[in-house]
Amino acid sequence: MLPSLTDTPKPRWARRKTARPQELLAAALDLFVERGFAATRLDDVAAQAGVSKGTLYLYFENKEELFKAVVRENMLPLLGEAEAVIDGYQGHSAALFRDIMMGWWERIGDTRLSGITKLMMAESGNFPELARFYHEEVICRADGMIRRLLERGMARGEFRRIDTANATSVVIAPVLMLMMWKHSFTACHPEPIAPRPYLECVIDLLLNGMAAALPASASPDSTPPVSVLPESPPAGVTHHRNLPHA
Amino acid sequence: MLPSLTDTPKPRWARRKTARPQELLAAALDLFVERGFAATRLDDVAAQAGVSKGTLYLYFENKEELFKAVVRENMLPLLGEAEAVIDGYQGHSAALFRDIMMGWWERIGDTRLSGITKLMMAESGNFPELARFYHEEVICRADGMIRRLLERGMARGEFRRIDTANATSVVIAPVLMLMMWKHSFTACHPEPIAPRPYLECVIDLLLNGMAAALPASASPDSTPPVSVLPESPPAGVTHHRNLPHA
DNA sequence: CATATATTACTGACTCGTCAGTAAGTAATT
DNA sequence: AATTACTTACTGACGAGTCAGTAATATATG
Repeated sequence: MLPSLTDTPKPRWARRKTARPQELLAAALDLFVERGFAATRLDDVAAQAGVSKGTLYLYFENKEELFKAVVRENMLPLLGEAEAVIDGYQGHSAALFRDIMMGWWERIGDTRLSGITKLMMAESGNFPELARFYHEEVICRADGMIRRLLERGMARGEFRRIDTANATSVVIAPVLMLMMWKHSFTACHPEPIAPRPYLECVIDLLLNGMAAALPASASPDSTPPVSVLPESPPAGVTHHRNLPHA
Repeated sequence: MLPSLTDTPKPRWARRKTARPQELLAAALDLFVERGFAATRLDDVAAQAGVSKGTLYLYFENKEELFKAVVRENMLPLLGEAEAVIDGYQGHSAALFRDIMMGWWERIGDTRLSGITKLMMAESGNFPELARFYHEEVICRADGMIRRLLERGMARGEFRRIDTANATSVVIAPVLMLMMWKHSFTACHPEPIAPRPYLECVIDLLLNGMAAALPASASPDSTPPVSVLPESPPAGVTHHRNLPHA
């Protein structure tokens, strides 16, 4: 039986003034991550949010402002949380280092957000204003975080004295690469990199590289390098300890 | 005095059938590196090569074939050379490792070619056919090279036994990142990473991480990690030893 | 409660610029 | 004069941004 034409006439659309921005931002995040900034069509963003393109322009000035809003909504809060963790941490810097690296992966790398990072690395050159924004709001803050973390380790005698500028880059690189890989050749690549073993490998290497001289009693014989992490969890099992829950 | 209209009538253009392809490829490399694949206009490529767009289509089927030709012309020969070096090497694997890393930087990272790598990481998702081509022709070969290098080191007892799949990624990541950085936020970033110190840092860290157990006599005290590279050059001075000259 | 009127969230067809690819025509070379 | 390398002017598709109009809702009034 056909539905009556009178009951619940099913309006063609509904007013949802408060919900729209969130819905549009969610759709935009999806599509920006999937296709990049330039290749994402605002028609598609609007369609995925269940509205027409005109509506999108009621809530966002233009494509770039939409993108900035996506970053502000999704990325910046996470940076704030991570900063709070670093600045309020009590334990050994090596443990903090591990927590930050793994937290980074769990909160960003392993989510759609990694696509934003990849997108910016890929397209910043063609969109200088976005590059400026992202550099200021995200990159500088993330860089500063890692740098403070390294300085903390050195100040407490837990890391050996190293050039923090270079070391910051060396620390950030493997995590960035992991995010890039995830969004570039995964389709082609037969056996994509397993993130956790990869990160364990990186953390172990870097902590060994940065470790302060051990007390004379420790490691008296010349065995192959092994982790000097205090209480390092067994390989393959990672505990996420200290990032606050969102 | 105005030039006579009769002498050397200066033809508006000349036929240069043999030279055109090279000139177009050079222009294409420039612009692809500067703007990426999608954002490069073939009008501009043709203009930079001193011809009109129609001419470009006399020598290349379409935009993607032009790009493939750029890769074939510039990238593949270098891979062949590097493979020859690895397969014919005589000395210690740590020295070979250093040579390959530094050679990679000098031959690709420090040239316009790094832009091709960056471009592919950035846009492979939107151009599956290019991704397939590049993966097959470049990525697989480069991966295989590094893997063979690690296996060589292990077989000769110069590296400790490690999982080559993961280690290959860990080795490649810092070099890739360096190339990405060079082409992403250099405009914004106040103090761009200095490639050589960065690479020295990476090489030192990785070789220490991979080094086989030292003979009992070596390094009896527990000093902070230092390079175990045989004959490692003094920091800041790098010798490029074994890649054949192009 | 029912109806009229005002408000506004939303639509969709439009413009205008861009760019890969084409084809008819022109000028350099043989 | 014949050949062909090259140019110019074109097509067609696409997408960001615009705007006149429309339909859903809120509010006023009987």
